[in-house]
Amino acid sequence: MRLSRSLIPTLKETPAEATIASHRLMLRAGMVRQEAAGIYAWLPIGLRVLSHVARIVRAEQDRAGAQEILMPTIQPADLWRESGRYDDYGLEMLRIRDRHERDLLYGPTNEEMVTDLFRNAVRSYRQLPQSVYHIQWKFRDEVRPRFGVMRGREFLMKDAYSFDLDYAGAVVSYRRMMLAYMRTFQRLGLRAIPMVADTGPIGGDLSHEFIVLAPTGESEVFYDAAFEAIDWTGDDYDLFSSEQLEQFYTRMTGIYAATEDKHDAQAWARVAPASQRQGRGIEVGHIFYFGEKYSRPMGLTVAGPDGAPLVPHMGSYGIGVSRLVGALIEAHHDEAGIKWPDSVAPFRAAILNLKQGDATTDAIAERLYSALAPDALYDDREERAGVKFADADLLGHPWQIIVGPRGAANGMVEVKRRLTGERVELSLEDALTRVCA
RNA sequence: CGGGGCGUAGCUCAGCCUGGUAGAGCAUUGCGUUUGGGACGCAAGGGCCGAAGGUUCAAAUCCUUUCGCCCCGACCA
Repeated sequence: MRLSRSLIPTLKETPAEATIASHRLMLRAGMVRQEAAGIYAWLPIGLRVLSHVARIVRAEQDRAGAQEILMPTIQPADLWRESGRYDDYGLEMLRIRDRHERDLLYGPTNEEMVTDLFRNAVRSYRQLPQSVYHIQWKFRDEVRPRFGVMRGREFLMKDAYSFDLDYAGAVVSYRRMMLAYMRTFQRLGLRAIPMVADTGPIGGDLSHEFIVLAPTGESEVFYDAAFEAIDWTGDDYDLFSSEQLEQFYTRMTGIYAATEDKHDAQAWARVAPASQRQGRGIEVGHIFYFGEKYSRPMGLTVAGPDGAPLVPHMGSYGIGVSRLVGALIEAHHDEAGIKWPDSVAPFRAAILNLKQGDATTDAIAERLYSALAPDALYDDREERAGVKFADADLLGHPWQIIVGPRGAANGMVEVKRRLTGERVELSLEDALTRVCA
């Protein structure tokens, strides 16, 4: 993309409404614009990041055997009357009436609809287990939206649903999804820690929140440093071996981690002092096992081996995709701007032509751009060097290739790593090799 | 939903108390000088002062109503 003709409205000053780092930086970097309380338009830079996050989420869901579908944002109220949630959900649900006076709603989640899909399409126990997911916009009419996309009313969520024949099967699905989540967050460049969450009326211990560590997070967390040492993306655990999933789960839940309200001083005391870590975190995912809560009232059954109907056990698994964009910034920024992890950066590199209109720098910048496009943002504006440096740091591309008149005369450019601030002068070819490595 | 605050130029804000021709900085456009970390000078464009009623000779300013947004708290991917 050429910056001179892009919708990337960076701001030098912070808009008054933004108080936390990610909100401030998303507005300053021109990633989003607010349209109403908790409702945002995503501009090119923001959308690229959102897509990259979704891509990783999708890849790990696919790898865990979940099937991608796409359910609508608008749902018929009757479905929710079947589960009883049409009345229970309260004012957070946005209710709509169409021209025929039919009651509709903008979906805050999809348990009812996915249960409906399965009851209409799945007949036999031999078709289970299965799980599906979609990445779709949700609407929850929050009393107080805030913190930009971290708590919007409209947000992009990945929600997955598992269908198993019995509790034992559901447990395996649950653990598989937990492993998929650990891999997802690690690939995104985040340190996420699962913490036991309230299960509500279902009971049991099968509900976890995933807390991403970020200095500006909302809740205080305590955890064992052992979490930091584990590489979940490796092949240590087979997603399709229930034994290995059990090992994974045992290991994971054997390490101490708790949010402030569930903090257990006695258990904490047993963690070696050198391994005690305290920080702040943001909830970016939540997984539940809820058994027959929807399948039974909505009449989802499959024929069992003996012909008798079986009621599948379900689970649901959410990741706040748009919230993750905010969480990523909370975890990766400095005074100058965002420091994107390579895996989600809007562009791999920015090309800074410090003297636009100069034949030599123009030629070099164009060559770099054609070699790196479409994964590079070419700052071809007629701006002073300082403006380009500041915007590049703000937008947070992992790499900056600085083309200035001094080096250009000798065929040299400067490569800056945003993460470390390290800069080296290199030939064109070496610069490309370095950035593409 | 309780408590607090704010709506004036694209952004940050002053002006309001004490009514009298709508302002500054940044941004934008043009010209000139500059040119490796958010330059300087000159000039220009840009506003139904959130909206509607009212008081007044006169309202951004006072009164009433209303809409929107933000912050703190209780609740949530």
